Amino acid sequence: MNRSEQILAAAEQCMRLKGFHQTSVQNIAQQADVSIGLIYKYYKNKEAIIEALVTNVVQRMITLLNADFERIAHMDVHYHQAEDIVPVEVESSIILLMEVSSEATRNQRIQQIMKDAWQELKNNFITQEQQRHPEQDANAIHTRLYVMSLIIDGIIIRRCMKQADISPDFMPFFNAMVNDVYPHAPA
Amino acid sequence: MNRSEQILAAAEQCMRLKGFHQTSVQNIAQQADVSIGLIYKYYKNKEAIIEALVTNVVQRMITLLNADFERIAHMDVHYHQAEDIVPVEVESSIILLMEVSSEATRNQRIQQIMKDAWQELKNNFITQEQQRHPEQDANAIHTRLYVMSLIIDGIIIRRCMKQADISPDFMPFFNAMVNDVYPHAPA
Amino acid sequence: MNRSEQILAAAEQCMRLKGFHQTSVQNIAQQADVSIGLIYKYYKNKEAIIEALVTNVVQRMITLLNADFERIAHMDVHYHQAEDIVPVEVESSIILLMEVSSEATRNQRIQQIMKDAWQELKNNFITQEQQRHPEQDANAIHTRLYVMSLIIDGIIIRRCMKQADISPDFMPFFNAMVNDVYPHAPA
Amino acid sequence: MNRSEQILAAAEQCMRLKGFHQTSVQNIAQQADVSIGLIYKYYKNKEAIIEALVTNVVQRMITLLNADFERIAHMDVHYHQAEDIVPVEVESSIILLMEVSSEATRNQRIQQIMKDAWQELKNNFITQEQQRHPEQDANAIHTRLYVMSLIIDGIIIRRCMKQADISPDFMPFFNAMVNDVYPHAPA
DNA sequence: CATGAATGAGAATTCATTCAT
DNA sequence: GATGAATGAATTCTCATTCAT
Repeated sequence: MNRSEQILAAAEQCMRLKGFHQTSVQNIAQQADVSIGLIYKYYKNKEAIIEALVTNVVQRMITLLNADFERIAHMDVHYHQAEDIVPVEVESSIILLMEVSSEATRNQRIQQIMKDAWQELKNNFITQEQQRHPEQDANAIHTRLYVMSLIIDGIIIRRCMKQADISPDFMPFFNAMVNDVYPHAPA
Repeated sequence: MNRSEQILAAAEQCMRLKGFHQTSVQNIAQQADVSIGLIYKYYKNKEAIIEALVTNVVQRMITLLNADFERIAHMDVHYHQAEDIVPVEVESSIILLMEVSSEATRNQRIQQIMKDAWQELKNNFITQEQQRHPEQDANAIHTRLYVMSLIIDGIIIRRCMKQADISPDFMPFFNAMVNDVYPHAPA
Repeated sequence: MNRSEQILAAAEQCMRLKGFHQTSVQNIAQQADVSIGLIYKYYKNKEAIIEALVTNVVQRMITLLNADFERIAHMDVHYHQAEDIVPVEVESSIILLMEVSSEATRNQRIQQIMKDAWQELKNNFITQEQQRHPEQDANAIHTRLYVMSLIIDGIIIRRCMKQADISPDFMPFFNAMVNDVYPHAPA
Repeated sequence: MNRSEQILAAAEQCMRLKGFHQTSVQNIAQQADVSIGLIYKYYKNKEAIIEALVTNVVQRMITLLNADFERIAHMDVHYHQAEDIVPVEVESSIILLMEVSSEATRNQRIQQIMKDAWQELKNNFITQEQQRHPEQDANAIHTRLYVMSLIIDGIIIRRCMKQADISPDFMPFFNAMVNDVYPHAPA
């Protein structure tokens, strides 16, 4: 792990705990065990650190979700745990993603990163699905992606915000929904 | 509107735009057109303003969502617009709610406010539903609430974060889902 | 003397000794015996302090030089001391004026302040002279002002830079020159 | 041009534009296209660079002014352009010289460099003049040098600070003055 | 009640200087 | 000789909070 990554990792750790604007460059330097000055060798300013972090987190998210959609599409529909739907790695980044989303409402560049990421995710998903099921049109696939990601977002937010347990009766509904969305999945 | 409310309204306006920690007490004083000193007469510190604001926003949210669930439960299932599902008033507060959620991960008191609110919302909903359909058990109702709020959260987040339009094919799926969740709703 | 003037006076004192950019806001605060924060209540930033100081010094300079030209024009031409030509008050500001001039080469706003001041000085002088000697044209007066100010600038710079004493034989030359420039002055 | 000169040339270029204290060692390294470390091989610290630069500039100035006084002393007194009096090379260094002068008020070593230079200039001039006109005494020559340099300084400062054009009627006065100072010059 | 001047700790950022390679 | 990564003190500026009027 080079210096730049070391600093970014420290920034992520701090910002997960305290948020973007509650984290000082001092904090990051301490966490990364480098001097403040060095941070400015690698990143023009704090803004640039946040941008790099957002890009990084979002890319990891895309990779995870790509794998995730595929997994859901092919797994047995009878889930038993919400954790089956939203993997822990995704969820552990969600706090950062909420920060990112808040930030995106005020910061054009962050907003663009998010839009691009979603576009990429969508394209990947459609390509994959069309390879698997050449008979479907892009629109129908897009809708599936949309529904799935709605649910996933919802679960994530729910868990984070209210830390409520998932209703035990939820799974049958979810299974039915997935069945609607992926009628081809094995019963 | 008394002084205290006037200050809180100013705080909300500022914090919607800039976030909790990017908003200074000076900003709020200017927006509320009162002196800084007066703000400290009504609120112990900035933390107290944020807490009051969170409580306030969350309460308004509960009121809206209470009305909303009832509306969804009884309206014709054939929606045509995502706006039918998530009212604009709810959405306009979502940015604040994301801030709140971020804050909640670091601030025990905020977290408690959120938990209490969700509990209240759930209880209200279950009570209402049981009055309408005495034959259902609380668990099943709870599940319905959960699924609906998942979807709603998902739609909100989606709109805010990625500003993606809702897929045109989404509505049939949504209608089917609502039908599963509210099998008694008029077709 | 109000707060704003108190800060400006402290800034002047510091900047005379250390120059614009070697003077920290901390220094000014200490000298003025106020907190750093208060300085920023009265001046947007350090740049604004410098601008205010320049304007202030230049205005005092104009007042002095206005009086000075008039004095030279009417005094007996047989001077004995360079101090007769350039009053001490003017000279004591010259270090600041050198700073100002350096600054002016990089800072458009400072440059404009200097230009405006010289224009004002010139206009004042021409008006005065024309009242005293209505037969003269503005051009000739302008030339006199120019020659006088050249000499004055030269003396000032000389004294500051090299701290050389004035040549004892200089005065007869100077007298002759003034006589050329002001042929009407009493011999 | 060796390394040391290359660095000094880069320092001069930067400091003409930004001033001594607004120029960073990093700036100089970049301009000179050498590493920061190398600069500290040739110069103990930034102070030493400034001193070397001042010495260098002042020496070039002396050479120019030596030539200049001689030129003025022997040229036809009927000048037409201020540029004839103060050569462009001199003027282009004036911004640096103002910096130097400001610096000299705070820095003993710089002040000494300036004094020594002026002494050298004076001695050279007197030696030259006495060779040309053995009948004159040193005092009278000194006075001439003084008057000439006053005027020259004045013109320079005037042009830099106020960027005022020279009054068109100035030249006859200047010619008359030079005639006073150098009565032996060809008419 | 109401004001806003005043404070000073803390944040972001820069830069002269060192030193291991 | 030559490099440039690394340091951290110093600088500018902000902002929550207090308090005399």
